Amino acid sequence: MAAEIEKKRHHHGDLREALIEAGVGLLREGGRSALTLRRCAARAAVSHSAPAHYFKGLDGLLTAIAARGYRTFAATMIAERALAGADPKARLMAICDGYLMFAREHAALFGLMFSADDIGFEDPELLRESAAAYQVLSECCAPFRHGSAGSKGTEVMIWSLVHGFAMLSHKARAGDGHPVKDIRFADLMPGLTLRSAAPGKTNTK
Amino acid sequence: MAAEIEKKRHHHGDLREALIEAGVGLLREGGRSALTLRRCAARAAVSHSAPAHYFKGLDGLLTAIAARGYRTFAATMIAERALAGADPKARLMAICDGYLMFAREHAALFGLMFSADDIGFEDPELLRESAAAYQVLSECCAPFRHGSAGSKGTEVMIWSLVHGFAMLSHKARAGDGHPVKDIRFADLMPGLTLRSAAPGKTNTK
DNA sequence: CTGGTTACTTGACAGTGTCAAGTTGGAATT
DNA sequence: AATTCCAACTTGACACTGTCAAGTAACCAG
Repeated sequence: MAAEIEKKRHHHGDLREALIEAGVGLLREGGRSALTLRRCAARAAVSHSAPAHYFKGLDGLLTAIAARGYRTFAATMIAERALAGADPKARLMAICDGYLMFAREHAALFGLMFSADDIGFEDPELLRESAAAYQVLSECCAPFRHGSAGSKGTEVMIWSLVHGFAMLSHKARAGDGHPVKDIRFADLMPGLTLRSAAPGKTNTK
Repeated sequence: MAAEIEKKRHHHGDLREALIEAGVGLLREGGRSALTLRRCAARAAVSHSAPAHYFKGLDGLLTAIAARGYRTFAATMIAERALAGADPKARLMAICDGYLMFAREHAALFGLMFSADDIGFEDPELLRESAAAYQVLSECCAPFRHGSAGSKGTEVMIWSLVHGFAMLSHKARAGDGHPVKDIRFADLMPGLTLRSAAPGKTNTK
């Protein structure tokens, strides 16, 4: 019971949360270049050096923000899946829709989450949240097998496809005449040979 | 004839080229965070403010480096394609191998080229080089159609798949237990329904 | 030889992350 | 209830960054 309120202390109440919130806001309003330790501090009305105390440097803050991002990322996919019915293909498609929706509406955050630099992927919280997001996709791939690798092949297939599509769509928004703009993701799916896995043998892991 | 030597002038010979070279080196050795206007200047033995004169600010330098990246990116794919025979599927697979090879061996540069921020995609040189790289892939997709969108559907399909796979592979290198490490790209390809397009009707565009 | 333009250099400034050394408020101890 | 103590910040400094205005030196046209 102490674990819930242990952050509410001292001068400011749950500053850690406020800093993450500030960071997410800055990211949404001004992109990655607007996300700064000092600006986060100013937005949370604390001194310029307070963020470095909670998060171990800039990388720590970015990692925490990315972890938060993965949480709402998973939530978006789950919400879309709930709207779909019971048909496995419809559920898989709904997950992908959620994936692309999140990438579109939180472009800067999405870019941070999957940026090679900056993010330290040994952080346990980030690892946990990103694994949870992956599991959502993984579960929807379990009923299918693709190629010789069983449902794991489907996972990698679908994830690569939807992730690449999200990235290219994002780039295409700036440029013009990019062919990815003429293709909808739903048009790509029917060309995949998704065979039903043996019933009762859904090897999720 | 003047266009070839017009850069060799004044104190330094072809400084623009030297700065790009320096930037590529810094990127390879220390990642994106090591790539700095002032460090490029130091490596090229010029004043700290010289790069901003050639390239219009930091974004200009990053854009020029990315453009250079797209050039060797295309060259890598072309080289792989040359090693493959005449079979369209083998050629397509070779292109993808080149794609993944480049992403693996020039990870930081690859990340810069496809980073949402930093790069101004209205630059004509970058636009030209990236379009050339896309055309290499596009040509190898021309013999196939996927779904209802003809070969254009194949392009988006293959590009999304290989790009997503490259991204996920890069992330998986740091973490552990990622399922993408157990799957080879070649195992994903057979599951795609790539039908031959009508002969003589290869609509590349 | 002279004037002018190009190709940089020099110097300054605001902003950044990081770190060492304070300071302060709340809680624990006596 | 007074004192002690420590976590939660603050303050101040430093090196480094990109950007810009102003200066200077090399080359070229005449």
